[in-house]
Amino acid sequence: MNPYEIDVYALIYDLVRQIPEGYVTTYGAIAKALGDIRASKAVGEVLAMNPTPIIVPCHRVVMSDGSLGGYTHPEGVRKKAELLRREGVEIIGGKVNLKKCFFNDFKLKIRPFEVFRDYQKRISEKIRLEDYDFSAIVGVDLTYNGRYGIAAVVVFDEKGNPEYVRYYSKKTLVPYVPTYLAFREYPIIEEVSRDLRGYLFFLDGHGILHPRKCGYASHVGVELDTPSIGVAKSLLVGNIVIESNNLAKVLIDDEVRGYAIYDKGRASVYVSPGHKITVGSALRETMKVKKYKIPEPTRLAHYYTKLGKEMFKNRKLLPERLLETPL
DNA sequence: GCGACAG
DNA sequence: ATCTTGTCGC
Repeated sequence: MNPYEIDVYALIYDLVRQIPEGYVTTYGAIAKALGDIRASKAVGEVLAMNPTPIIVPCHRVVMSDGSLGGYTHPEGVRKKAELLRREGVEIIGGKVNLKKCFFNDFKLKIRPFEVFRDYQKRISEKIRLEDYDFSAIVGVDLTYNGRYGIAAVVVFDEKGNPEYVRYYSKKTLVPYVPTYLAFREYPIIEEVSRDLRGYLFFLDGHGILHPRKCGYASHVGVELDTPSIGVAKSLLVGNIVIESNNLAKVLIDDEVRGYAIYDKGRASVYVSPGHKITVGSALRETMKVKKYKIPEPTRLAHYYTKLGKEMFKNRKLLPERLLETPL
């Protein structure tokens, strides 16, 4: 089972089509069917993008307490209530009675988040936390336009100067769900990053500072077999242990998984090794390229991501077509 | 009431 | 991440 071929958006729309007229389900019930209750917010986001309302009856998905939740329609949630009433679902005090009309008999062949967790376990077993040589540095970042991800990959030369930027866009199959970021973003950067094996990758997210020791930066590092570092703006898991004015260790089970760098008494970024680098070297390499709050590789990539998005909108950047510009 | 999660 | 108004500082 190739995890990168699983279309979670399509699975969600398929599940919603199974809800019969006169019944409702909840965002959480769909998330559980997909294999992780934590995906419930993402279910709501995916339904808000429903390309075929009524055909995919997303008005039949409500909150776990029976309240209606939202509805992306000019008339808003009033339309959701009208559709449900027309189908015979009673709404009293703004709530449906889930005891009477709760549908949970979903049929599905795969639970994507179970597949993803199994895959993360396999990836985490391949992580090497020793220092390997690298030729130069690469910074990666993504932005989104609907379901299309737009990646900017900034490649530096041996002296540390930005040399060129690559742009690439592709439709994403997976919504953002905490702890599964790599399944959303890796397929978009895979093709433009393959030939950069041997570079040190800076990625926007955590490395081993992850509940299953398999964050985005580790995932990318292992898949591309290249050194990688995760630099995140906020913490996903871990306990902070202050070391000095501007540094703290981040521990999981008494193990140092990364560092928090502080600027003026405030955490600026969290650094953790992805693959083929030690936790100490990840910190040192990050400090070397940190001029502002965000280290230069990902800071520049983030800047170019905005240009990439404009080009995407203007049809100068087409889906699954590589664009490269010298800097 | 508590806890609350990268992008 | 995105959206969107408002404010601060160069």
